[in-house]
Amino acid sequence: MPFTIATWNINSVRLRAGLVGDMLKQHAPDVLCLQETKCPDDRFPLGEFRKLGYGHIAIHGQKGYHGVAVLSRHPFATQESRVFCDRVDCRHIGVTLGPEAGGAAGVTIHNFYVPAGGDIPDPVANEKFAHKLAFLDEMRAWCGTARPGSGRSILVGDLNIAPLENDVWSHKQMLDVVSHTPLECDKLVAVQGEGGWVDAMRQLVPEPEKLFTWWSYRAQDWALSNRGRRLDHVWLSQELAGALGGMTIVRDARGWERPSDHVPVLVSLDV
DNA sequence: ATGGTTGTCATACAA
Repeated sequence: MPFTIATWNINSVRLRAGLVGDMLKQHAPDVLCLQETKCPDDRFPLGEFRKLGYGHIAIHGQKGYHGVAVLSRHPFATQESRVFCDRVDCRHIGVTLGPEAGGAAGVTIHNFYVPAGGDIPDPVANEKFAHKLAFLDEMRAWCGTARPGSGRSILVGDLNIAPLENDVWSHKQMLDVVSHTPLECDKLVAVQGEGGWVDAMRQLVPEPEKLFTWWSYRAQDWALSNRGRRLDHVWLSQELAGALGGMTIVRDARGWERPSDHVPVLVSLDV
């Protein structure tokens, strides 16, 4: 049975609810995980998504910053949000799909928004970078103790790191740029290893092919310069990895009217 | 080496 999961850093869900609707209509994933909703829970535009068939919505938001949400065609059996680094930041929400989800019944989905980490790649000089590294250490510990990568589970989100050489437009020129420094890349790979997670996008499109999911707003012409990064990820547990079908990066979405700087990534499974 | 843009909230700050 086909099951499609999508992840998208939307950079304000209220401003871009229309774009989310367009994406849902065009690509019809079973589940969409959003990051950077920037929206308190009582102001989330539930109605617009319910109309499109996404009647089950788990939200974990706050005013102005961060915020994650899961929109689903299928009911959830459970949902939870984890706290990382003892902060109130809304950076994680996890759901388990109920028995109504057919072949995907019982699958757990973890939706993450990892801290961006500021501009200076030095944890001493830059508290934000220190926070990012601590967050990754805590994610790794959680993968070791809670074993979220055991069973049938998926981890998606804006992890704010492009770990492989061809996850950025220029490996050499990005080595000192936060999102591609060896320190944070190693930590992300360690999280992945600790949990036994499989990088779905790279299973399907191995290096050295370039893969990007984000292009800066600051570029004069994002498509022409194409200085992208792969900051958004879909990881599968070993048990689900065999079900991997296809992958779509909706690059067009970067050119839509008033776009997010991230584009949706969809992964389909045969469950 | 520098500055380039966007969103939120209210004038900086985070990304």
